[in-house]
Parts: sequence; structure tokens; C-alpha cells
Amino acid sequence: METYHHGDLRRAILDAAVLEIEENGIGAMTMRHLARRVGVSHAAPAHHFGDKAGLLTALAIEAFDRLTDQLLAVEPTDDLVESGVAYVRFALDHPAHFAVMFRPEQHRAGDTDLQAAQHRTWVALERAVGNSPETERAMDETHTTVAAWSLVHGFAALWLQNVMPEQIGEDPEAAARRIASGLFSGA
Amino acid sequence: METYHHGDLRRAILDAAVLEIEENGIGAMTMRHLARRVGVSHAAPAHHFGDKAGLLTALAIEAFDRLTDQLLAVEPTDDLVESGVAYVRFALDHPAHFAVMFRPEQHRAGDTDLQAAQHRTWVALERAVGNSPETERAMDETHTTVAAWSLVHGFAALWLQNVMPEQIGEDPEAAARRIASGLFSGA
DNA sequence: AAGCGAACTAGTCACCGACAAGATTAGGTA
DNA sequence: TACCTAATCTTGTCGGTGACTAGTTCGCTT
Repeated sequence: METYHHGDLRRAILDAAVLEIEENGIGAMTMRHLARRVGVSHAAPAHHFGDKAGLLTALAIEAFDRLTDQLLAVEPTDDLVESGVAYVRFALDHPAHFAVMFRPEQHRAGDTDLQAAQHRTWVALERAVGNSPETERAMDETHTTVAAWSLVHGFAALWLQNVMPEQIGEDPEAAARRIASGLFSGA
Repeated sequence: METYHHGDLRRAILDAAVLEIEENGIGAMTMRHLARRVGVSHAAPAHHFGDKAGLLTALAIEAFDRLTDQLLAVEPTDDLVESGVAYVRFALDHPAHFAVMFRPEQHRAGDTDLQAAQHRTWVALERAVGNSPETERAMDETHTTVAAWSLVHGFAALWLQNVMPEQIGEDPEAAARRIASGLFSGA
């Protein structure tokens, strides 16, 4: 480091946080570790995020937006199952982001930007359900969307937490596709 | 307090932990708070649990066992949906226990007692699926069980994290029953 | 009743998040 | 160019936390 000012410390801290969480778990992610990792003083990060909750909120917003992008990248003509698989793939490919998304107690309470990002994800999920070809359902669209979300969210969470039975195998994407197909297109 | 020895400090600390988490969130649950709450010195709890991870592991084991009991309390003749609703009800009735169950990074790594408790829960879920009347399924029993678990776990997690859309209403049990019915007995 | 070991206390250490005050510098203005 | 103001970053500090150690109290067995 040659300059007193970092240039884009905010971005650097967010990236360092992801690496730190992936390498050593969310428990090891302290503001001071990130500062050391990036090469700034221990109090520098707080200037960009307010406090630790602010940092985690910013990271969660980024995570929701990336997930939304992945969901919207699924072809509109594809089956709902493909969106479900995309959700699971995002969670397993980006465990650090996923771990930060659903921890309200670590977030800045009532942050409107975060709420907006969560809503965008919800809208993307609704789109996936609405685009799905099967029109004859046992539920209205809201409940179908919640059902699909619950299924893939639960699957990803249980997989990441290592509580799945061995019989399920080692390929999460295949298992997720099989399960989602069985429930949502196996009529 | 009159006696130097507490009598059942281990039990008292576990109960205090549940209260503390329910009242102030898991972030506020520190060993020192629990000690103060129970009226012992700050280092007393560690004697019973080793360290904080040991306490949270013990709490998780207790939680898995209580959940298993709730699942086994469902009548064997009942539909699979009733077991799913029981899972959701447990999570929402005991948010502190539920919050501690699925945080491996806070647990004592590789604890065999915890693994055994998790396995007992899995067996209870398999029983629920096996007892369910509908025999013609799109999946084998393992995948059906994982699907059911994922659905209710995801639903409970999303509900507790307050990211459900408003349209879902205010009665989680009703919504869970509707969704589980739509996917598992709405053939 | 004696003493052994478990239960608990008191003291300490490194580390953390938050805060305050000061140093540095980028970027707009005269 | 010279300034100068606000944003950025550093340094120092404080209370709180988890973990460790040494010492105190007491239940229980023999």
C-alpha cells in the first residue's frame, strides 16, 4: 500500500468478508480481521458501514441481488424446477453470501434497502412460478411460490448444515432436481 | 442464594439460555449473562459445558430430542401433512431451540451425541413418510423424506426470518398445512 | 471424621466492537 | 496556482467477552 486513501475500501472489505467467511466461518469474520486482511487500520471499515451490522446488511443486500439475477437468468420458458435448481446452486456456490442473507439478528433492523432487495427476490420467484406451464394447481400463486421457495430454501439450508442423510448422495443439484420434479412436475 | 453449590446449575443455565435467546436474541446470549442471570460467578457455566460451543451443542441436542418427541407424538395413522405441521409448530413455538439447532459453526465439531440426536430426528421423519397412506409416489422414500423435511424446514426458517410475503397471512400453521397438503396429498 | 474430588469463585489475558480525536488527502473553488 | 473543506484513514481508548489458571468451598464416600 502506498496511498493513504485506499481507493475502494468498501468493495475490498465486502470481498474480504466473503473470503473470510468461506475460509474460516462466519464466527471468524470480525471487523478487525477484515481490516488486517485488506491492510488498513482496525477502525477504517466502520467508516464505510457504520458498524458490523451495517457491513452484514450491505453484504446481504448484495447477496439477494445476485440471487435475484441468477433467478432471472433462467429462461422464462423453462420449468419451475430449473429456477429451484438455480436457487440451490446459488446457495451452494456462494455459501458465505447465503449464510449472511437469512440472519436478521445480525442485520441493521428495518433497513429499507435490504427489504427492497428481499422483495426483488420474491418477485423473481413469483415470476418463475407464474411462467411455469402447469396451470392446474392445488394452490393459488402465492402459496405455490411460498411452497417452492420453502422447498429449495430448506434443501439448501439442510445441505449446507450437513444434516442430510448419506443416502441422498453427493450431488446436491441432482437431488434437488429430482425432489423438485417429484413435487412440482410429477403430476 | 444460600448454598455455595447451586444444585443443578447445568439445567439452570440451559433454561436461562432459552429465555435469554427468546428475549434478546442469540447475539445477546453470552456465558456471562447466563451466569449473572442464574446468580453464579462468570466462570461457573464453563465448568459444566467446557466452553460456549459445548453449551450450544447441549442445547441443540435437547432441541433435536424434543422435536423428535413431537414428531413421534403424531398418530401413526395421521397423514404426513400432520407431521409437517408438527415440525413447523415446534419451530415457531420454540424459536430459541430452533435457532440453535442448525448452526454447526457454533457447535462442538463432530460431537457424536449431537449427531445421534440428529439421526433420531431423521428416523422420526422417515417414520412419518413411511406411515403415510399414499404409496404411489414419484420418488423413493429417502427422497420423499428429504423433500418433506426441506419443505417444512424452509417454511419455518423463512417464517421466523420474517421474509414471507404479506399475502401469506398471519397463521403459519394454516399456511403450512395448505402448502404441505397441496404438494403431498393433493394428487 | 477425614479427605478426596467435584463445584464454584476470583483474577487475568487477548481480542472484539464502538467511539473519539487527530492526521492525511482528494477534489472543488478562488 | 493556492487554498480549504469534507471525506477518508489512523491512533488510542473503553467496556464487555471467552478462555484459562489458581484458589476456595463443600458433598460424598470410606
